[in-house]
Amino acid sequence: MNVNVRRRPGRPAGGQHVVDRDVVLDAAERVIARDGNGASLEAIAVEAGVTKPVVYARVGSRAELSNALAARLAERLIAAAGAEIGDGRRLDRVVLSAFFRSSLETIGAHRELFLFVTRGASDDTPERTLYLAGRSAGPLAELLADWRKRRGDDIAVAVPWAYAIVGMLNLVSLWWIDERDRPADVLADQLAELVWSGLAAGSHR
Amino acid sequence: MNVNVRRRPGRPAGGQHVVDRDVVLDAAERVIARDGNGASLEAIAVEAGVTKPVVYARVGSRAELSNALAARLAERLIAAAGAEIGDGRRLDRVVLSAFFRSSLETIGAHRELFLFVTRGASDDTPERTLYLAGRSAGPLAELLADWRKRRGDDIAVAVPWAYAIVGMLNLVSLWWIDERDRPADVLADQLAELVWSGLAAGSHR
DNA sequence: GGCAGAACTTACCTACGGTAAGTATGTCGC
DNA sequence: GCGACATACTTACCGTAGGTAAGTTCTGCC
Repeated sequence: MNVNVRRRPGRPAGGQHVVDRDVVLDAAERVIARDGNGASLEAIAVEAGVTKPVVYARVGSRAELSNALAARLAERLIAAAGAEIGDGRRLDRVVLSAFFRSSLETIGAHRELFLFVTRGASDDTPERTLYLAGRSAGPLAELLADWRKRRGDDIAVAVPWAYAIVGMLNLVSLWWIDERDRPADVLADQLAELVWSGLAAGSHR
Repeated sequence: MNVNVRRRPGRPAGGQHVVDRDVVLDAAERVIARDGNGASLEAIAVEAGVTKPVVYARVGSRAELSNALAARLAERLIAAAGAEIGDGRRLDRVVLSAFFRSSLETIGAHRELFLFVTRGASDDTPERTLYLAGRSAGPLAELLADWRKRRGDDIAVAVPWAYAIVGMLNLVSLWWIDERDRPADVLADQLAELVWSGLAAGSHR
């Protein structure tokens, strides 16, 4: 993907975009996986075979890049979670534990990307920092609300609980990434033990 | 605290440090409270009445500054929590809820500092990011372990649960700071509802 | 008195995010 | 066919901020 012969200035022959947005984002992921959190836009541009202004044209500022990658990572998390949870009709402790395990493993597999997305941009507003969290917490809140509604429980807690669970997973993942002293499924089960009875408590109180 | 007459170069008369570490950290807190997350070391130095290299001599790099401030914030969180929990002998849902509320309020009161500490340094290693978390999670894990030991429960879960709770509080605080649509004590009680039964479940299973 | 070292400031380097200006290619109207 | 305009790049630059080297003044000691 790296081009040795430098492109000359001016519009390239063919009149097409030499790279599209997804190619830039792919390159960004590779550079982040290699260079870690402080990956520069310059390096990302080079990896994509273009120069910085093109990165700006396709993706935007560093914060917007972080958002775009956050959306991608959230998609993968949701996809992995969906494979475990299904439609959410059957939700028990085993399913919950599997959900935690899949999240831990997905984050572990995208370690540097996770760090970039959660602690990447330095001029962070709370809003931006909540971007990834919200992307994950939103669907989770919806799922929780549906599930509790079917059981006749109060659904006002769905949103705060979703953020609580996402935040829990955020920090525990980070800690687990740092010192992987226990297998993911054991840790996932410990987390499930902590929150499961709380989740399920409403109906048989 | 701001000096109008600029100091000349050279060692100041008296032979003492013109500011000590705590003064610099106090200044840093004021600047962060004012300028937010992107507070510059230059601005902090000016606020402390010195120049950049002095800041480096007292506290070190930006990451080390963030660590030092994280330790301070963690101290306040622990102090506030200690006022609610006491020695931890009596730990029930009400106490847990009060602990959550005090943490939310402490973080809310140090909004910008919290943001700086959690999302401040851009070249974040996981270790550094875990610094604040660990400072809070450590004592909490100890408390949990003691409490469960007295009840004859398994204590292997203490550390992961501590990180889980801290992570939960981290993100929920951030979200709550961003849109304060509900009072702290209501939110705290919702969190307590989520985890209390899990915490207490071991002994009567 | 003079010399080592301590405690400052000034002045600088480097890296990076972001942008303006310049250049080559397509496209459309006449 | 050919100029005018839009497009899709590159080069070159700016400002800022973290971090450091070098210079300046004071203290303490022999």
